[in-house]
Amino acid sequence: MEEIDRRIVTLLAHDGRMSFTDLARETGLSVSAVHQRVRRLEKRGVVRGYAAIIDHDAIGLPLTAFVSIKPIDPAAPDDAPVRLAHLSAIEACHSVAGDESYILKVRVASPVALEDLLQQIRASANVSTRTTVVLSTPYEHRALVAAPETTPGEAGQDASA
Amino acid sequence: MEEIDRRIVTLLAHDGRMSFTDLARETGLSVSAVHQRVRRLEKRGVVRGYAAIIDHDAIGLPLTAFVSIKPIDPAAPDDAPVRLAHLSAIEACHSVAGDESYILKVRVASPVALEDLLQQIRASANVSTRTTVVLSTPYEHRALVAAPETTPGEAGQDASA
DNA sequence: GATGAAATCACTTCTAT
DNA sequence: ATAGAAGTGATTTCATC
Repeated sequence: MEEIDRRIVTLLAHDGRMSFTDLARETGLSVSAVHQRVRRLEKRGVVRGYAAIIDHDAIGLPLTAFVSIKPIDPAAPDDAPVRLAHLSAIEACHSVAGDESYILKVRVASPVALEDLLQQIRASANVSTRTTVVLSTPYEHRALVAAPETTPGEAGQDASA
Repeated sequence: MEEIDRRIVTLLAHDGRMSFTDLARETGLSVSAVHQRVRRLEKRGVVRGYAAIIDHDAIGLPLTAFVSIKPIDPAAPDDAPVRLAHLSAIEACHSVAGDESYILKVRVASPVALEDLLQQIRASANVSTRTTVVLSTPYEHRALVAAPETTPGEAGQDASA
């Protein structure tokens, strides 16, 4: 990907509702040029969608937790993500290396709701769970700066670059 | 929060660029009424912002990991989030209950970049790290349905409700 | 709070370079 | 791939209920 596209992606990651007019101003292109680039980025799947960032306390889901799961029967087919998809409290599901097979990020209304959710997770996917409760979140959803390309020697994750 | 506001929040969580015209159609309100409600939700902090959802593979950050950190000196003041804020590879920082003090979600370009990042985390915050590498992500950023209010007996995290 | 109208501005398409 | 112009449609403000 190229310089201007990376700039567009970064701008939209920070403000998903930024207008094409503003994107044009920020990139030095015309409105129709950025418009075409954004549409192409969407079509290519670089921009996968747009979302409002919600305060979960305000919508009645103040409790966040990470739930690591491990199959009870290691020989059984591993379709946990599909079996858990109906549980809307699960915000994300990552397959991970290590002792456990998946890490789920969940949001619930209360400790009791978490207890109930864990039972549903165990029953739905035939797994054991290990839960880490989030106490507070200093930051989240920080928009990442796109790496120019993997440059040898430069790791590319320091903001001081 | 009330029924129509919850509906607006849910719609914007799924599509952060939805127009006021469409929001009005979906809620049965007039355009100016939803407009006023959205502005109020933004002002109250229920809607904290808007973001494009980016394919990290496409922008050169294909490696995701969870990094749990623990202070080397438990007596030292715990300001890890501030000390780590300059590392732009860190997408989120959660304070957690359990053996470790924080869980970081990080995105990097390569294993070498992760190694480099871990060294910077340890040096910046005087912590030990435990890293869980993400192999794949079945789903992420699933928009959550707002709970009506904490209803006794109803846990409120099942989509079948 | 909600509405409808009016003005402004952005989005989108088309043509041309 | 970019730019500019033109038509359409959305955003925003305002008067009114």
